[in-house]
Amino acid sequence: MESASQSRQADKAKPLISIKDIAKEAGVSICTVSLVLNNKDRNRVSKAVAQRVRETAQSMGYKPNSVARTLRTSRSYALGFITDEIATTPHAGRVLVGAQEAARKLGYILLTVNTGNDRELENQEIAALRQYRVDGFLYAMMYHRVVKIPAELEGSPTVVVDGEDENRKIPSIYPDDEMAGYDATNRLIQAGCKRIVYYGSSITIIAQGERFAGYRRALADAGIPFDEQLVVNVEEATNAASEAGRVFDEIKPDGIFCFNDVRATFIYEAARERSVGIGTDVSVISIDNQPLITDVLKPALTTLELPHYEMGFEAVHQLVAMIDDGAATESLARSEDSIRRSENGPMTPLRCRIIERDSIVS
Amino acid sequence: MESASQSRQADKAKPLISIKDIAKEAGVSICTVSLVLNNKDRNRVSKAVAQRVRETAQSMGYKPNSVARTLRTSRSYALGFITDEIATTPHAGRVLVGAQEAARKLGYILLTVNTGNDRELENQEIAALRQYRVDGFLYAMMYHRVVKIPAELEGSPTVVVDGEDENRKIPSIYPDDEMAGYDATNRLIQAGCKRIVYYGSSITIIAQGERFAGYRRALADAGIPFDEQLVVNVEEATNAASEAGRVFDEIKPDGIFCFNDVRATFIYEAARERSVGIGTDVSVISIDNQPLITDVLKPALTTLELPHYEMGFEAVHQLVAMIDDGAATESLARSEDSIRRSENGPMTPLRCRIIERDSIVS
DNA sequence: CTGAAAGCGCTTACAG
DNA sequence: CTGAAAGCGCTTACAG
Repeated sequence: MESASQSRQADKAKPLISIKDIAKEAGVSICTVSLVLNNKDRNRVSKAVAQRVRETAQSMGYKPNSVARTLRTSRSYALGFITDEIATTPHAGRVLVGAQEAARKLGYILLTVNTGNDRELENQEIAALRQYRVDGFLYAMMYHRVVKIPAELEGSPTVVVDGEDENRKIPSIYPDDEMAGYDATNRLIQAGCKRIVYYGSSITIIAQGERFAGYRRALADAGIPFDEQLVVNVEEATNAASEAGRVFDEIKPDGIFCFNDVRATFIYEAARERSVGIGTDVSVISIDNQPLITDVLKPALTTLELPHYEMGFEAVHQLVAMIDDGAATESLARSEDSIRRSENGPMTPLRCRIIERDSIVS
Repeated sequence: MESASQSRQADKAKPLISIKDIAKEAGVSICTVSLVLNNKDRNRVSKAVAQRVRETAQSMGYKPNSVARTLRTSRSYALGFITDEIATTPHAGRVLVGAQEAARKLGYILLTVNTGNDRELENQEIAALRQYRVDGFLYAMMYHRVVKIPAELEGSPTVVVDGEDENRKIPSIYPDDEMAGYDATNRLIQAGCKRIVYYGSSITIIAQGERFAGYRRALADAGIPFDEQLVVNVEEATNAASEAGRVFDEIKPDGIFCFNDVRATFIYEAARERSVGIGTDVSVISIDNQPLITDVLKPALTTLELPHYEMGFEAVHQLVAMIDDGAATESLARSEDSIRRSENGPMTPLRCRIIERDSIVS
C-alpha cells in the first residue's frame, strides 16, 4: 500500500471518484460504464443499464480523469498557446480571451507559454508543451508580421495568430490591414473629403504597407487621383509632432487617415495648437481603438478596431478542425484548387470593425 | 493491435520514445531507467549503469511523458490560472507573464482560463481544471479588490493575485497601495511641495482608500497638517474635467498627487488651458505607468508602476511552496504567532516602483 | 545493486 | 447485450 496521505492541502478535498466506483455502485463492469459515458452504447448496452449508469454517474458527481484518458488515447484536448509577449496593448490580451473562449466551447483547454522572442526559450517551452501531450499549437504574435515557424513545431497541427507564415503553408489568422486602410479612407471619402492625408508609419511593418495600399485603392475606386504629397510617414518618437504641424500648415487637408491612435494624438495636438477643429474643420480617422487614448481625446476618435478577440477565436476553431480531421485538412492545405479557401489558401485575413465616434465631419 | 495511424497531422512527427525504449537500448529494466532519470539511483544503481542509462536517454532525446507521470503520482506540475478578465490595461497581462516565468523556472506549466466574472462559468472552468489534475490554483483579479474565493476551490492550494481574500486566510498578493500613496506624496514633499492636492477617485475601491491613507500618513510624517479642502475625488466620466479646473482656479496647489494616470490627463488638460506649467509651476505625480498615456503626455509623467509582473511571479512561488510542502504551509497559515509572516499573515502587499520623469519641479 | 509486478484511470478490440 | 483483459508510460514498494 502506498502512503495514503501525502502531505498536501489538496487531500482535504473530497475524494475523486472513478468509473470503477460507478461500476460497483451500478453493478456493471467498468467497460460498460466507459461505453455509456462516452455515448458509444448504442446497440451495445441495454437502455435500462445505460440509464442506470448515467444516473449513478450523475449522482456521484463523476468527472472523467483527463489525464488517464490522454494516456490511453493520445488525445489531450489541450492546446499549447505560445506567445512572444502578451499584453503590450490593452487589446492584445483579447486574442488569449478569444482563444480561451473558443477552446472552452469546443471542450479544450489552453496551456499558455511566453517566450519573449527568445528562440531557445521557445524551443524549451515547445518541448514542455509536448510532454503534456498537447494536441496542437497556437503560435501567437504581438502584432501582424511575417513569421518563421520554429522547426520544433513541424509535424504538429499549428496555426499562426496575428502573423503570416512566411511560406504561406501554415494556416494564419491576421487582421486584414489592406481592407482596414480601404475602409478608413473610404469612410473619409463618404464624409465628403477630397484631400486626404495618409499620416502613416515610417517603420515598414506589414500593417504600414497594407494600410497604405488600402488607402490608394479607396482613392482609386473613388476616382480621386493619388498625390504623393499627401503621404506623411512618421516615427512616434522623433518627427511625429513636427510633421503633424506641417500637415496643417502646408498640406491643409480636409481628411486625415492616421496609421494608429497614438499617431492621431499628434494630429490632435497640432490641430489644437492651430485652433483647427477636428470633427468640424477636418475629419480624422485612425486604427487601433486603444481605450486609454480614445477615452482621453476630444472629440472622441473614430477608429477601426483590430479583431484581436476574433483572431484568437478563429484560430482555435481552425486548429481544432485540423486536429479532429487531420486528413481532410491536410489535403485541403495541399491542393491549390481547393474549393473552400481557394482565394487565400490557408491564410485568413479578418476584417476590422469601425468604431464611429465624433472626429469625422458629418 | 490498435489502429496504427490515426488520421492526424501529428503522426508525421518523429515517434516519442519511452523509458521502455531506453531500457531495451541500455539493456536494463525500465525501473532502473526510472530510478536513474529521477535521480533516485544513489546506492541503488551502480554508477556505470546509471551513466549508461543517462547517456542512452540523452542520445535518444528522451522526454518524460508528463501525462503518464501525473496519472501515476497524482502530481501534474500544472497550475490553474483563473482570471476574471485579462488585459484591460496594458500592464494587467504582465501578471500572466510573471506567473508564467516563475512557473517555467519551477518546472510547472500554466493552464489559463477566463471567466469574465461569470460565477457559473467559473465553477465550470474550475471543474475542467480539476479534470486535468492541476496541483493548485491562481485566482487572479483585474484590479486590487476584496475577493470571495469560490467554494469549489476549497481544499485545494490556492493563492489570490491582485486581490485580498475576504477572510484573510488564503494567501493573497496585491499592490501595497497605502505605501504607494505614501511614496507618491512623499516624493512631492521631497520636491518642496507644501500644499498638496489629492486628486482621487470618488469610486470607493480598495486602492482609493489605501492611497488616500498613504497620502495622509506622508503628510503627518512631514508635519504638514491635513486639509480636507485639498482632497478632490472625481469620476473620470463626469466631473473630472471641471474639478481639475477648480484645483487650479480655487485651490492653487504646488503639488498634485493623482489617483491614476487617466486622472492625470485631466490635470494636464486643465493646466494647459490655464497656462500653468507642469514640472515648472506645479508638480504632478500619479500611479499606473500606462505606456499609452505616458508616451503622449508632455512633460513626461512621473508615476508609480503597479507590480503586476511581480505579483504573478510571487504568487506562483507561494503556491508552489504550498504544494511542495503542504503540511508546513497549513500550520503556518493557522498559527497566529508564526514567525515568518507574523505581520501580515498570509497577505503579501508588494511595493510599487516609482518611475521618474519630468512632471515634478526639481 | 537490479528486476518483476502492481497499479494510476481510462478505452478498446475481442470473446462470449 | 455484457465482461475480462490488455495496455497507454510511468513510479514504487517489494523480493531477491
